[in-house]
Amino acid sequence: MESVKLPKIQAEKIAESITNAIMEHRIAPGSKLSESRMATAFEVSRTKINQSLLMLSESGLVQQLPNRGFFVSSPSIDEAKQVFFLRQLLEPEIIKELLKNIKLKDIKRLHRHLNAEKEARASSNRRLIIRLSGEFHMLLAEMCGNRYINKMMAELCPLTCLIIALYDVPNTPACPEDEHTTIVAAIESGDEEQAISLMKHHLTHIEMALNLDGSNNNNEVDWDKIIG
Amino acid sequence: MESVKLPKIQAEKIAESITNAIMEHRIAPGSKLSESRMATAFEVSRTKINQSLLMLSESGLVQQLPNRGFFVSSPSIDEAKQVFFLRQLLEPEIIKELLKNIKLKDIKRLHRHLNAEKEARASSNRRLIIRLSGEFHMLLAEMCGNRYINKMMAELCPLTCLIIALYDVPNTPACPEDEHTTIVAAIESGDEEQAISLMKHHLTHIEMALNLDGSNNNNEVDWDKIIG
DNA sequence: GTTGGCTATATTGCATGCAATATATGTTTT
DNA sequence: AAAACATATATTGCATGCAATATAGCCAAC
Repeated sequence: MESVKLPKIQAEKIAESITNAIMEHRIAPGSKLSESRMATAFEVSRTKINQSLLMLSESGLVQQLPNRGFFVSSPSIDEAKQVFFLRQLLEPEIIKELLKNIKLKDIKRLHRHLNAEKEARASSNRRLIIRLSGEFHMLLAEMCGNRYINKMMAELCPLTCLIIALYDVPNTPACPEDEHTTIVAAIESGDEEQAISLMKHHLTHIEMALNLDGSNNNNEVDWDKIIG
Repeated sequence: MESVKLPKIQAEKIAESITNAIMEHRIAPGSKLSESRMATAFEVSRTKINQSLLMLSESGLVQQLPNRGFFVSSPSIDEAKQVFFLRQLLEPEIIKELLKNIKLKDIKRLHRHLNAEKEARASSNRRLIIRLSGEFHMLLAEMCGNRYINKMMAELCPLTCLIIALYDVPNTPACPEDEHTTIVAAIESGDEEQAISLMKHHLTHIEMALNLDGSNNNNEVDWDKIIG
């Protein structure tokens, strides 16, 4: 079962708050994360910030360059595709596992989340919409009962937000309107096949709405391919 | 493609060396990892050790308890099953992806690894055998081209070594003799179906050789289940 | 002999300060 | 004007020291 609820370490809270900011596109991919500035902003010592950033770099959301500091990751097109590949693999399994012993309180939690998404859309809070959209998938992973899948998704979803920030086609409607609702409905009725099918399509829709064909993206040169 | 080869940070090297020790069963699950002792052992400051342990705790191999320090994880039976579940899911995909564009140098690398395993078996170096057995799977993951799958497997394999340390039935032969060789042969001949089938059976063999039925294991009481 | 409480020890949590490195600014040179 | 260099500034890397907390050892009480 779950492990005992430990008092969450301060560094974790800071890391979480940075993750939120990244998911909400309030920090752009590639941004430098200066320890001293963050230390004054969060009103803690640099040590604590360093620890938070170290955690985030281990989770892949942030990258550490020796003697240069921490930067928000900016996944390449290849990496973006790899993220979606893995999500297509994991998320159907999450649904299968979840359906094996879903509890009423899980359903309630899903509905609460859908409501939050609805409100965010109603108030056109685009930042919140993006984050909540990601967190929906993290919520499913959390409920599926496999802590390693959960952990993986807790890394892949923020990364997906970064990918959207990088490769979103500007004038696209913010996330396919209400696919989450239909997925929850399928889960609620216990229709595994339907839920999985909807999920797969949902993921495909997200990916297809992006510009991952390598053209027209204002990215830096990928030096890896040249010097590698 | 691969990212630029960064000068590996010292903390990473220390973390790697701890990981190796854990994989070789030279540090038992649950062991306390004292910062000060490790600092003197590695001849670095406590800060550096703290960073290494923080990385390891983020990867799940080590657990941090507030005000008590770091401990080597000891996965529960449930968690052990979750690890194998995820590996059964990922590793067939790794083979599929790997076969899509495997290079000659990859095959060579696999053979070098098989030789190393052979030597370790010849010299009855049980510790090395266990670590190399895990690293075989990490090698496949590394070559499959998906860095997120690679990262996941780089966490799951050391965890599996911990699980073996915890739930191994004492007088069992050390790892099903040469299943790695047959898997490589299947990969080499491009027989995807065969390679996947062998891999699945291999994983099943490993799991079945363990005592994961909840009986006869000299574990502590799982208080989580009681107070949770 | 086990439990409870007290003191002494060891360990973690955390901030700070200094050296090493990288970035930015401004000046010279071609 | 652009490039190259030199200086000044800012930032990271790292060790250390002190306060807060937990662990261990000890003695008394039951």
